[in-house]
Amino acid sequence: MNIYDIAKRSGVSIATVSRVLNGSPSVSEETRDRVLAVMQKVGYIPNAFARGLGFNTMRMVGILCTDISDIFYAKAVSLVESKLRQNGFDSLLCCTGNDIEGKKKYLNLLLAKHVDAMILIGSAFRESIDNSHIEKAAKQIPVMIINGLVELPGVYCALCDERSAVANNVASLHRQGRDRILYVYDTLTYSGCEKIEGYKEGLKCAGLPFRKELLIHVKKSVKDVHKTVRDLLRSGVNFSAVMASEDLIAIGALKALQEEDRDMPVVGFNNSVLAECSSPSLSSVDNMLDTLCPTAVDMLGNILAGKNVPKKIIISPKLVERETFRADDRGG
Amino acid sequence: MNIYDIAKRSGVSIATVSRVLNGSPSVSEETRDRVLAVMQKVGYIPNAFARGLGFNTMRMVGILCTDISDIFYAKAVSLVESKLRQNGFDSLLCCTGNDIEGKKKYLNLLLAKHVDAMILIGSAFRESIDNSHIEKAAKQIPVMIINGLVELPGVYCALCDERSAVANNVASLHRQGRDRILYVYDTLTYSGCEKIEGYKEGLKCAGLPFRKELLIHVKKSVKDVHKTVRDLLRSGVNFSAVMASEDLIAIGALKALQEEDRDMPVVGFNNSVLAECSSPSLSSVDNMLDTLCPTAVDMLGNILAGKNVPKKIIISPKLVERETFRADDRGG
DNA sequence: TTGAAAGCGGTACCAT
DNA sequence: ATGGTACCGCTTTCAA
Repeated sequence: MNIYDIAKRSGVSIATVSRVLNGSPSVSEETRDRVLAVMQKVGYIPNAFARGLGFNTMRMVGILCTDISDIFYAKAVSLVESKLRQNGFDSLLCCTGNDIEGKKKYLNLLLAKHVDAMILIGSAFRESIDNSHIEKAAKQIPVMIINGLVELPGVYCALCDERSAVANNVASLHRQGRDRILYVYDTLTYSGCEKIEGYKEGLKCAGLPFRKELLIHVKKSVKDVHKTVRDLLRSGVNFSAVMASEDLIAIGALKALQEEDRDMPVVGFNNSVLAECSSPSLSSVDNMLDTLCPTAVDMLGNILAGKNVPKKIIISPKLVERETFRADDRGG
Repeated sequence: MNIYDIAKRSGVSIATVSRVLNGSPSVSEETRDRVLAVMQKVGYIPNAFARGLGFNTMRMVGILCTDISDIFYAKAVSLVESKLRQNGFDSLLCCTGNDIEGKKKYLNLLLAKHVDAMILIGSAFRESIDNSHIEKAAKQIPVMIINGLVELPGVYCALCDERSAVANNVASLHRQGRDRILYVYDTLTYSGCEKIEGYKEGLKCAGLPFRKELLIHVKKSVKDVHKTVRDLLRSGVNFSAVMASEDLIAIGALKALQEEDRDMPVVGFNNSVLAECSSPSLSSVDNMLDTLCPTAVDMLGNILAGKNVPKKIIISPKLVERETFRADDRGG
């Protein structure tokens, strides 16, 4: 059932059917009703590929993330998908994995599929050496990065000032007399580095020395972190607070503290369900995906509409206080 | 840059270019190389919409889930997407929400987009009264349901025998002298009902009475469950073990038990990260998404390839034992 | 092995 | 307001 059939059955030309299809005002009400009735009756569905060919768009946006089974990316994708849908775009999901070859492959794949734009979720998409694949993509369609920063033409970024968040937490801990703060992290993505910088910055502002034995790298696994931190405690490394780059990591550390019967503030990051599920419940920095994602999609809409849009927007995170830590901020 | 340009530049007809594009064997090696060289040189990318029109497929399948920010669906989508990709299919993601209107809308949307098939994740897609929208979709393209059951022509199901899992747990608990087992659930989807049936079945087999005050409905929220179970404990309702339809719910219950200083077995469901993050770590039933999802996608591949495929496959779940409960099964 | 030309199902311009 | 028709970029059949 195609436009020719509809035309025949309604006694009009395909041009008119097309007009009805696209809500053109220059069709008499009578004709429109007649055509619509026929469409309705035969259950006509316009061919999306043909329309794609004609319009040169199928109103699809590619969403890339390294791993959607990660609770943080899942939330971001959820928010992005829903907002895209509101704006009339479908979401083509690509889980790229972490290696650069995978990322390149999917970027090209999406370009070949002729998506209208791409949204990269997470700072894992910024490679340390070579971002030419992103540059290449951005030459053809707008590229939006959520929670990551790549400064190239055609690339737009929506991110959260994670560095200050960490620095602020260090300050708060210091004010509470916690001078030896363990920082546990997993990756050195842009975001990962920013947080570490924030940690160092915070120490500096507080007049505390940076001790490299308090900066710990781990694999993102509850068990591994648990073991690492326990070993640290047992080996006598001295610290009086823990900050983590991720809720999952904070929880691993928390378990070690519990096992060794130690009590001290613990702060996680991302404010995921995990924070709420933890016992004691975990205080965690919220990086505001709830506002970041919709904002990013709206920006994208504006870009596609040819409007002028800032290349980078930054919003402030906020600490969600639960049982493991309360800041003492005086009206902060 | 289109097929005509390539044809012109390589001194052949568009038909030959098309053959090269599709790897037809009836092109001389020399011609093929020449054409490929030109394509390479100009960075030619064939237009996906035009190919879609010609082939009548863009090798896309629609993935529907009610909410991808839910950790369980996120994992399923992750597995499905990756396997689809392996089979050369793109994933069009649709998060439908829970109301039936949303689901209908997205089903139609996907049909209009001419996807090759649809994968519905979760039993929330089986409506109690009217599944005509699924029936309609299945008339046009294969519909695969993961962890749900809808028996209609063209609908295929891959699911896990959750009922027995719950029944087995009841049996184990009974053998450990736990006769008053609280069952806490959130939804009455197909899966939700199956679990409750398993609970009742387990009680019956163990010769235990069903007590309606031990079957508790809650909202899926740690806080709510915490409060509900605490109130239960305080009001003197007597039980000596807890089973939940979801890890999150089990964790809420666990928190209540901790608060009231009660110790008893707790069993969750879905074996998510939450189980590992919980303190104490939560024993949980794994519904085997890791095998269910790839299997389902392979089935779909076979269906699309015209092969004969069972309409329903069922696999057995398995209990993952952690701190909150250990089964005593003698070689079960 | 290769090319010409007729689709695929729409869009959009130009007449009327 | 409506119709005729070229065109979007590719696939595929039929001849050569």
